[in-house]
Amino acid sequence: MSDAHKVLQALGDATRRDMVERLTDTAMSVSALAAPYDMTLTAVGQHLAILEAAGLVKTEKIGRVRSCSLNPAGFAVLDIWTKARRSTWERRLDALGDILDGPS
Amino acid sequence: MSDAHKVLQALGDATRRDMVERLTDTAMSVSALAAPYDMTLTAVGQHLAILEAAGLVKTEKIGRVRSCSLNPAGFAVLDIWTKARRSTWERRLDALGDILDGPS
DNA sequence: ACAATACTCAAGTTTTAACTTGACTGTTTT
DNA sequence: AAAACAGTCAAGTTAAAACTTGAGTATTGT
Repeated sequence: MSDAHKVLQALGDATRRDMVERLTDTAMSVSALAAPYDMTLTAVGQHLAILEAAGLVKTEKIGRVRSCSLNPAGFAVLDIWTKARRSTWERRLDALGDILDGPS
Repeated sequence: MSDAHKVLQALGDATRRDMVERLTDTAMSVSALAAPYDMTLTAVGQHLAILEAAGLVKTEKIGRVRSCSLNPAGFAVLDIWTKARRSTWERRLDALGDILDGPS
């Protein structure tokens, strides 16, 4: 399974997408990450493992708490995949658009 | 379910990702699209419906054959989502990168 | 020292999504 | 007109993910 496929598979689940969106704003512990969801901490841990394996999230355990934050590497992979998946025609349009608009 | 979520859900499946990759190169009929997979035409049709609902593929039926091609709109949605999901710091780096590299 | 916190693990259950079956519609070919 | 082709539909089955349970470990607070 390629990196891009791992990333897309990971983001295929609604809970994991929500976790990623919440981590966009701020890093947090596993418990804090789990708080909004009606599921066990174990389940959240499993989602987290998938996100980590995909390179979307990185975690570090200090003492008894594991801090979770976004890992930009995963998003870079996704970006590259998306760009490659466009038709030749569309890529030409994009290049034109970038020139007209300038970098965002 | 938002557009970005539909797109990511759709691309969460390996068969659908492969279909998208094959449609990158050329448009084709449902049968041609189905050929490499060890599954029924019905199953392929179901995958196709999901890709179409996500805005990743567009299809047109002429006579008895349905032609399938990539729909760049879905990829644009994915691109926007990806960009938004990066940390503030990373987004600054991206902007700088774009300026240095110029449009791809 | 004891209790509470913050996870972690293996194994089993449940739910979702993928896939099949069998019958059917409309279109093109012979 | 009949047969083959290209796809579609509803309903059921199967396989894959998500999720839970009931434990256990290491760390921090009282």
